Amino acid sequence: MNTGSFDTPRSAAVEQLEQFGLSAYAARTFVALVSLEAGTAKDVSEVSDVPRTRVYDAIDELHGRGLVDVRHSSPKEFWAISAETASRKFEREMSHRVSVLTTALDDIEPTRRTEEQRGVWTVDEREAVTDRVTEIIGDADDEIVYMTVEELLDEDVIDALRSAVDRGVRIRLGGVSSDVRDRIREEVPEAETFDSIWLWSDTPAGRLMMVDETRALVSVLVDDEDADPTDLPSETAIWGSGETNSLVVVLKAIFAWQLER
Amino acid sequence: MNTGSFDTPRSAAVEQLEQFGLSAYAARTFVALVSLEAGTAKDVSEVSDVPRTRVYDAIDELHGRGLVDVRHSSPKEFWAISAETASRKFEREMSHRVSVLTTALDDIEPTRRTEEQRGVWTVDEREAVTDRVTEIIGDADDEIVYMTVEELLDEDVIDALRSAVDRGVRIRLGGVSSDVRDRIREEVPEAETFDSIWLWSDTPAGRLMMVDETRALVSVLVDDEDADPTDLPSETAIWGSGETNSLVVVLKAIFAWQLER
DNA sequence: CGACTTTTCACCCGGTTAATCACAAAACTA
DNA sequence: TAGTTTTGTGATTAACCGGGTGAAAAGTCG
Repeated sequence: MNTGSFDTPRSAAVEQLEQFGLSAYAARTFVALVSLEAGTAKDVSEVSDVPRTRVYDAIDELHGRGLVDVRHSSPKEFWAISAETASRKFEREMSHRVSVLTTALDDIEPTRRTEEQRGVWTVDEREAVTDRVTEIIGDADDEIVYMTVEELLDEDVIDALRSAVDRGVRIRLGGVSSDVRDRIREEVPEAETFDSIWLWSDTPAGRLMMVDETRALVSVLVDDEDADPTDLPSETAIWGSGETNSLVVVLKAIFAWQLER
Repeated sequence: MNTGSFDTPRSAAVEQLEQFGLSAYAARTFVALVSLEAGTAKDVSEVSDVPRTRVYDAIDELHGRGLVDVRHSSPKEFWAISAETASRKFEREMSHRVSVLTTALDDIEPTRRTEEQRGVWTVDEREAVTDRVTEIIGDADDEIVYMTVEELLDEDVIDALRSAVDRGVRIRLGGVSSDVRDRIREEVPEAETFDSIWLWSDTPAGRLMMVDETRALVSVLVDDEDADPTDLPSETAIWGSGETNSLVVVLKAIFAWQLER
């Protein structure tokens, strides 16, 4: 979506600072001050391209956040806290925020989330699909059937598979390329493999999984027409849950046939 | 400053989600969906007070972020990822961002930060002052002289003092109330105390410290006139660094006199 | 006392987003 | 099937915020 311009450390830092809620001016001012360590409005303006008259606002913002100290002389001078201190500060703030959010969400969430879902749901973007995959793997009790292409063989997924094995879940890999098979074998030696009439990796495929015969997910890689052709194709998936869920029923049939052979 | 309205878990969650970059609608929609687990635009609109026709945009945003899956039926149905998954997601995102920022800032920062600063710098807000105090304590090589009132006896400061002791730094506490003295004695038994002619804790004081006779900081508690009188008074501090720094010189004189007695 | 520089302040402009409405398509009901 | 309600999309308006600019006030220096 956004081709975040991470060319230089400066813009990377500015980008993150803005994400953390600083205004563009404040972010650029702070970055300038970190490199200068200390300086006047003029100094800051020169290296940051922030209008001189606006440096003061930015400083107010930064001072309020405890990122900059001020020397009340004429001209005023500004001093940035060290990179290490700043990092620790954000680290703390973020972990605090996450914990507040976690508490609040746990509070809000109904105690029992139903496992069954009627219908078929969609997820887009590779990361979100991986999330859903690991979540489903995490819920597995008996058996996981999984097929994937190599590009999507994420470390997270392997971790989830391994911990499933440790819980005593049977893992069956099907129709994967030998590369994928080797890779998983290496990390999760307990995984079984089965042959499939078609090699999943040949098709413009993504992943295909079924867990405990009650949850299923299928994904494909799609090359977005008007997307940057340099970066990886995106992934889009559908999933369903419940004995009678239509996607589950279909996959169960396919796998039953495949697995019998 | 801001009396963040954390009355209810819902608003707390919304607040944090907005901080993490979601629009107000998206935040409220997500919170609603977490409590419903799944629902239609109408359902969401009813519990979240988001105009029904805007729920769809909010969902787009959330779907793009991988927080909500969509069931393409009519009416469309929306499903929120679990509170746990969501928390993990933000946790990850934030720690990633912090690490990017840290790398970038370390890159930008000049290799040697000068210890000496001309003039006297100001810091406002209690948290920022504590940051500066712990930073200065962390740089101590020989000796720390420290006075404080009880309200400002932060866990962070005590930690910093203890680790300074472990480095072989001499700690001297002066003019503190017996409560403060006991508290520190308990946690940092190696700390010495000295008597002062005035009891720092009697005045409308804050903290007063000098490190290695080269760095000094003084703070006071101020009750902001037009501030909420219910919450704690804020703190404002000045500090200076260097043998000849004016604040350092003054404090050195005072302490020399005090410590001799 | 001028000629600066520094600082504050007020304003404009553009983009974003909340908020409302209009309308067509779909689903439901009688 | 016709009529009514529900649902989804798009257009539109209004409010707000932040970036950008310049004028004026305060301070500094020769």
